[in-house]
Amino acid sequence: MANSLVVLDFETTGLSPQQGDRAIEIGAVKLVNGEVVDSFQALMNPGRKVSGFIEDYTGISNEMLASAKPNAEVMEEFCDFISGNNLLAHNASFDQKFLDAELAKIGRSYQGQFVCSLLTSRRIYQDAPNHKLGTLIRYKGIIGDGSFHRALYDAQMTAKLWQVMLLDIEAQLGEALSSSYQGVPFSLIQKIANTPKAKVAKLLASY
DNA sequence: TGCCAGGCCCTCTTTAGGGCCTT
Repeated sequence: MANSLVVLDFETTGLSPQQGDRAIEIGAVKLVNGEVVDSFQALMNPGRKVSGFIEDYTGISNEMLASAKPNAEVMEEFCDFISGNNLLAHNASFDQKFLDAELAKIGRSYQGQFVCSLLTSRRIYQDAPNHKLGTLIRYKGIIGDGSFHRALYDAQMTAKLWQVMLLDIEAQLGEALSSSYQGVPFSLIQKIANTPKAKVAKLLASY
């Protein structure tokens, strides 16, 4: 699909699938030409209790998970949802490793490439106090109800941040944009995210 | 029982260490 992107966020039992941690919620929004056209949200039952820390951190209780669909069923549906799209997450390496781990358990895979709003923001917003999602939302004056650490809300906020970041990148590109311009190319975003911070200004100036 | 990640990025770097991010 042309110029489409799925912004996703996992809530999990911990930090490392290699240490046995599992996903407990997935939230995502689909952007086409920068506009939200669809969303996905589901709790999933990982088959074991989550810690009190995770219950407090996410607001997702063991009681809520007890009645949720199992991970395999949810991830089958989510794999269909992301099919054919590139993917975006805040600190994408985290969400990518859980996506990879959960899909490996059901023998599914995806073709899209990840881009990371955290790495991009470190280059575009070098004056931000820090690059936590909540901080960047406040830094850019984005309106929200503050329900961080739930998957759909975090995905929605990441999508809003992404929309603002694209506008800010476009503003820096300025007159380099042609009349046939249809949005910041995904390849340019990847290049920005992989360029050393000190060289980003030069990259944008030369585009 | 006790312990627990890992990629990115900066710097007092590269024969390394530590903070930032994600749950």
